[in-house]
Amino acid sequence: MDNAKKVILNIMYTQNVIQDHFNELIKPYDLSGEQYNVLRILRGQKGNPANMCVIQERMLAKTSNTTRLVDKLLLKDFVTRNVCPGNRRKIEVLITQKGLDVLKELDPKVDEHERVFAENISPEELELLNQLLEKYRTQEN
Amino acid sequence: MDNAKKVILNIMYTQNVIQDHFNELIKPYDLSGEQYNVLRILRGQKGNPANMCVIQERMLAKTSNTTRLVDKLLLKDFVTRNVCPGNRRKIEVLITQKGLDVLKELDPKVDEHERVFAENISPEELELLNQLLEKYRTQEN
DNA sequence: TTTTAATAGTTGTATATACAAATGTTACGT
DNA sequence: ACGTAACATTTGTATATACAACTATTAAAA
Repeated sequence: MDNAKKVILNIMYTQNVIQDHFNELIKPYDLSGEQYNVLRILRGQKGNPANMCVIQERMLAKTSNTTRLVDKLLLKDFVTRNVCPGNRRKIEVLITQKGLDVLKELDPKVDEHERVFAENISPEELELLNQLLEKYRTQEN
Repeated sequence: MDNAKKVILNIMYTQNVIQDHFNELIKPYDLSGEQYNVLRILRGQKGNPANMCVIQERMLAKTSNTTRLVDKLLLKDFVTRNVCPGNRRKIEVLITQKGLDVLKELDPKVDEHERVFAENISPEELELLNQLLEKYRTQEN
């Protein structure tokens, strides 16, 4: 098989392996991968609330349905949701202490998850892999 | 950010870019990505039918629900589905001429899709990228 | 031969993704 | 002020993924 085809399968498959590994990690915490991402975005706000559209644009997948993700997080008391007083079209979403606690508990496990794969190759190779991926996916025109 | 974190985001994001590009490609053909994959597996059978479990194990994602994917393909007359006479637990799925025709029409577009990204880097880099990805995802122990 | 276990698929439920339509709110043009 | 456009979010529908429960058939054990 030519390398052009191979690299696509390789990227797809590698992403799959990483994601499966990550899903195993968070399974005990009653969180899906996307829910975890939203919590990370909210923690990154450092106390400031985030609007739905801010969450949406920060998510990896240009996902629809921040609404439904936040619904699930609300049910678990990981976030609060309020209408923005200044502009009643907007919604303010804030991570709760409970949400922060779950993230804190997960932090070392996520670090480990990232290390496990990276340790298969040298730091130089890691750097190179990053450069190649960026170059590969960036359309010249 | 350290490269261990970065490479994971990089792989996730690159997979996303590739997949979006591919989805654009097949959108006019009333096929989802997974449905396309199943058709490719069936064409690869070269006239022999495939059981559900064979299709399932060949799919990239260790997906559930070959049943529902095949349901959709049946509705479009891209496949036939029959109980296996030798073992009535099994189902034989075959690609139809209509299914083969759609794949044939898509073939050059898929080739182009693969080329577009590969052309961003040199053949040597492509080879290296493949090697690095394989090494990266393969657990030593 | 009857029970039990293994195999092959299907169905149900929850979550996620993609897209379009609908709702409510604010801003703008006249 | 009124109608229209833009904006922010929600809701609906179809597809896909993950997992568990269920059905049917065949194979193996007692």
